[in-house]
Amino acid sequence: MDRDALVRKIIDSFPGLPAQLGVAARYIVDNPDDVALLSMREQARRAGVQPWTMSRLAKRLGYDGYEAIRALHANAIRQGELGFAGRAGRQAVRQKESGETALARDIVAAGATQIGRLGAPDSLAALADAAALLAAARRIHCLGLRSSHAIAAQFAYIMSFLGDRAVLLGTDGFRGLDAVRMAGADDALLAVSVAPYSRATLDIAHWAAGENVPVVAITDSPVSPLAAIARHTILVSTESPSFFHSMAPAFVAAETLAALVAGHGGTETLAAIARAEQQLAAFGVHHLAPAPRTRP
Amino acid sequence: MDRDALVRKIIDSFPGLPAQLGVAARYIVDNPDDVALLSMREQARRAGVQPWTMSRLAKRLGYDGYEAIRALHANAIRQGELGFAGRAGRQAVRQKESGETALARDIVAAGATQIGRLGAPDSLAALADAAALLAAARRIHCLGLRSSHAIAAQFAYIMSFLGDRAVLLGTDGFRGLDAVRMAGADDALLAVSVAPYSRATLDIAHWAAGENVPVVAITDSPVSPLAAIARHTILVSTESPSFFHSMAPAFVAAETLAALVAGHGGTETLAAIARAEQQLAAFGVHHLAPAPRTRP
DNA sequence: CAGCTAGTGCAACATTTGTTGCATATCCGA
DNA sequence: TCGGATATGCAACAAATGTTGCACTAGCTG
Repeated sequence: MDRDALVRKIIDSFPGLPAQLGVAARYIVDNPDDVALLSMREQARRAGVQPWTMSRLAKRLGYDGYEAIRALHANAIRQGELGFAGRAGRQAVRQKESGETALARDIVAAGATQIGRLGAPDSLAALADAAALLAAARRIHCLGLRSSHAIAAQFAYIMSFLGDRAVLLGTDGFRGLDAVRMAGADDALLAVSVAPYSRATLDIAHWAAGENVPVVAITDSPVSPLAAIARHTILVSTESPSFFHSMAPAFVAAETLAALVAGHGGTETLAAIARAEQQLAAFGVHHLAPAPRTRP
Repeated sequence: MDRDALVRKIIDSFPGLPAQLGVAARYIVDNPDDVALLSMREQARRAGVQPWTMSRLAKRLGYDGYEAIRALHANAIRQGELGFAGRAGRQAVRQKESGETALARDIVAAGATQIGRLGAPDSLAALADAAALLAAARRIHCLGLRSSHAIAAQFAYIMSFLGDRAVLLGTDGFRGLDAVRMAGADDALLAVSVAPYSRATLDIAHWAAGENVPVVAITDSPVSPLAAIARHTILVSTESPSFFHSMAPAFVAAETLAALVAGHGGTETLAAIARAEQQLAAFGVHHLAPAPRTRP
């Protein structure tokens, strides 16, 4: 019996599983390391479930107890089936694979490498500086067109949990990019663009700089036209084995930037997030996970 | 505190260590995954030593107790530092850095790791299968709301270079998500959603599946409600040290998927791309790089 | 509505875990 | 050889672990 069999068993029986057991099952599938490394009670705590639920799940799946499930995971770890290192190693051994999966692997590997490059001290410093600037701004105008639009949009989306300070430009067909007209020196502009640079992005960034609106750039070269304008520049690679350039590093930069800006907010940030989530719940936008019952 | 530090400490003090403690110390160095996976008493048994010896060794090495040593090893396992690939990717000297850049580095590192996980054989196969399905579809409806929207949008944007087969849902306030009504069995739906799942996304995916529209899902768990519906599921991790979950792995998945779908097109795909770029140039959307002068 | 079954919460269980105070054994230098 | 320090064995500890019997509840069926 190996872990794969367990996972398959869980997936099969999942639809018919009662709520609590489902939560537990999901935790096991999603956090394989934890199963082997943490005590069962601790896992139950993290999964938001009672300890007995874990025991009962094990029995229901046909094991003697939770210990059996843990043993499975421990073996998997020893054999390097879990985690990154093991998989990387096995890939080296893997023989012929179709050209398609080979391409996929190259793309993914390239992405991981380039994103890792964002971890260089220079990049980190740039991120920190940029975050400080954005955190101090009254309003953050987010600008990205075409391939960069998703980046700017994600940044604005994350920031929307912290209040309404971030504005995404270029979303509707009416005002277009005009909203940036309201920007002043106590605002900021986050501009995202990589080669070939959208003319409109550059024009707006130029204008903003002329109005003393501080500009933070996410771009692909220190000599990019955006970098020349920006107060702080975050460099991302767009190289890719695919026919299209990759925006993944820029995406990570945006996510990181948002997290750092949030960090500047302190406790009131957390309050804002809590409020936002409460409101979303009230709107009923989310699929409801089974809530634990309390005894009356 | 790092496992390496522990090992170095043990090696240093080893010559001066009394017999029993020496046996214990040696066991720790030689059987790293046992330390994390077995109970201390069990380790003592295997090492041929009394349980207290382990405790005492921990204290002697300057730790609070054996639990501290175990925690070190658990971390090492999670980060894939143990085993063959061992110490490859780890940067040697990490000088003191501010809490802010430290957070940034953690976020970036986590992103790189999780994206690397997409390179696992399973994931690659899922990507390839999904790409084949999408490539065969007449029309690809792209659905992602809230944090997943940028993902779906980027996929649709890339695909727009290959023609007009991809349609992004939920972009305008008028038709909203309705455009999917036109989908049929020879189309496909690319649905992106991670916990907490947007109700609307699930509803639409459900409906589509009912209409025999094949569904490809990018989601965060094999037991996510989307996975239950989808023909092919691409799993991405959303874990992040930041307050917000990370969509970066999903983003990479989308980019990769688009590249693979493009690959199915063959030469006419290249022609389509060339045409698209020509048109964009005619529209003048791009900033013109200074062209190399030709000698008069 | 009653009656039933399956799911879940709760309290208590026997075990096992990691640790420590004390007693004894061993080693080393004088 | 002795004296003192150090290492080790032992017993007992509180704390935590995984499990189970019982009671209550929700949801279903007739």
